Amino acid sequence: MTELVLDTHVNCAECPIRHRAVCAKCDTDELEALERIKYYRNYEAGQSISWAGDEMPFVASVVKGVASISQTLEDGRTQMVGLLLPSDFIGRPGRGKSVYDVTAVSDVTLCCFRRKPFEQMILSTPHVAERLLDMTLDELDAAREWMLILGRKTAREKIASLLAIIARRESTFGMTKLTGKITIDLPLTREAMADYLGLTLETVSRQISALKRESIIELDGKRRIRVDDFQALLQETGDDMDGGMIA
Amino acid sequence: MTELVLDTHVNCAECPIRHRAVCAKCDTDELEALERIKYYRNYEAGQSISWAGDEMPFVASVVKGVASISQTLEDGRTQMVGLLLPSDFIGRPGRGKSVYDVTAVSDVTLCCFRRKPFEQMILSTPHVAERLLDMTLDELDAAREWMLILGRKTAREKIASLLAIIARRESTFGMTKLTGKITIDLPLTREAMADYLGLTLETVSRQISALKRESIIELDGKRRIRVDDFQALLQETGDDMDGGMIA
DNA sequence: CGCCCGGTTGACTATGGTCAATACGTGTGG
DNA sequence: CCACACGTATTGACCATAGTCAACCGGGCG
Repeated sequence: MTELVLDTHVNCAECPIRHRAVCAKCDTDELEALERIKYYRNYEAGQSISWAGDEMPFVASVVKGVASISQTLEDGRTQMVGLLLPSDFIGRPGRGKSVYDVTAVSDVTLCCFRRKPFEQMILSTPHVAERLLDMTLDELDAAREWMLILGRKTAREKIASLLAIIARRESTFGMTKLTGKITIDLPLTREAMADYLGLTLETVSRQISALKRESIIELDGKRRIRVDDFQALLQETGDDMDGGMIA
Repeated sequence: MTELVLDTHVNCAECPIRHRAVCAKCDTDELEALERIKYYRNYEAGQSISWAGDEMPFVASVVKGVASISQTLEDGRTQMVGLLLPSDFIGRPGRGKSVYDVTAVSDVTLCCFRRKPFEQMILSTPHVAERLLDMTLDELDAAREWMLILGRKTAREKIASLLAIIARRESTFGMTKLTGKITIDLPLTREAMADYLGLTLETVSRQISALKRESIIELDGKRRIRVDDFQALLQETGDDMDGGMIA
C-alpha cells in the first residue's frame, strides 16, 4: 500500500523507453526540459494508480510493468478498455480528472510529469505533441481492433486473439520471433483476461483448456503458454490470416 | 455510383463546421493554406468512401451527412468501429492506405485535403496538429465507452445506450435539449445499428419493440423515435446515471 | 401491379453466463 | 514440518440471452 517515490533519478539518455515513449522524438534540449518536470513512482501489483473521478496531478509514461485502464458499471460489471505496457502513456493532457480506473497489473514504475508544465510543453515543443498524436492514433487503431473482438468474435476467437496480441506486443520489444514455436508470458490473471475480452473468468478458463486439449497451446504453469505453431493459433483468431489485422 | 466532385468552392469562413473540425483553431492565414489544398466530394447513401486496403489520396472532414467506419472478418461478420458525423475527421495522416471500410450512411459531403500537403501542414501548423490531437483523444474516449457497451452490456442496454449517444450528439449541434421529451432521428438502419452494437438486426428490432411496448420510447415511422422521459431512457443504459458517462 | 428493401415477429437453438464444488500453490502460524 | 487459509484456476450442471432460420408486413418505385 505504500507508494514509493524513488529518489533515483534515471537519466533520460539511459532510459529503456527513451525511443518509444512520448519523448521519443525529443532532442537533447527538450529532454532536459522534461528531466526538470519528471519524477518516478512505483506501484505494486494490484495497487490502484487512479480511480475514475480522481484528481490526476500528473501524466506519465509506463517505464516498467503492466497497467490496465478500465470502466465499471454501477452493478460491478467491469470492462478493461486499455492495456498499458512499457512506453505507453497515461493521462490526457488538458484533463485534470481521470475518467477511468487505472490499476497496476504487475509491479509498475512510472515516469511522471507534472501536469501543468507538461501541458505547456505540448504547446511549445512540437516534438512532444507530434509523438503524442502518433501514439494516440495507434491507440485508437488498437481500440478499434479490440471493438471487433468484443462485438463479433466467439469466446474461442477472443482468447486466440488476445494471445496473438500479447505475443505481438512482446515481440515488438525484441524478445521473441513470431514464427513457429513461441512462448507467451501472460501478464494477466484469468479474471483480467475476462475483463479484457468481455467474458467471464470461467469461460476464459474453459477456452484455454479447450485450446490446450487440441494441442494448439501448452501450459507451463498458469501464466506461461507455449505455442508450437503460431500460424495455427492465428487460424483460431477468425482474422484475415497472415496477420493482416492492423498494419 | 457517381462520385460527384463539386466545383462549388465553399469559403471556409462560411463553412458550417468551421468551428468544430480540424480547422477549428486555424487563423485566417492558415485557413487560406487549407483552402488551397481542399476540394469537395459527395457520396450518396450506401456508397463506399474507401475499402480496407485502398489507396487514400486524401484525408477529409465530414461536412454533411453520416458515415461509418467498419471492419469485416473473412466470413462476413462486420463490426462498426466509428460513426462519423459532421465535423469528424476521416483518414490518418502518415498512412496512405485505409485499413477500414468507410461507407456513406446517408448522403455525405466531404471537405477533402490532398494527403501530402496536409501532412506538411501538420508539421508546420501547430493549430491543425493541436486540434487533431484533441479530436483523436475525444475519439479514443468514445471508443472506450463503446468498448464497455460491446463487452458488458445486455442487448437492451446497448439499444438504450445507442439512443442516448445519438440524442447527445444531435443535441451538441444545438437541435435538441436533453430534458424531458425529445425526438431522435436515427441516421442508421436496423442493420447498421446491429453492426454498431455487436448484435443481429433481429435482436435490435426486438429490443426496440420491447422499449416501445414498455412506453419508454414511441416510434414515429421506422427512423424517428420520440422519448417522453429522457431520464427513463438513461435508466435503461446500465450507466452510472446522471449522464456521468464520459465527460 | 408487383417487386424489393427494410423491418417485425415467431419457433427453436447454441453459446456463454451463473452457481457451486473442487484443485492447486504459496505464504503464515502453530 | 505440517496444517490451514487464501487467492487463483478448473470443471461440471444447469439456464438465460441472444443468434439462426424462416415467414410475413408495408411502403416506395419501376
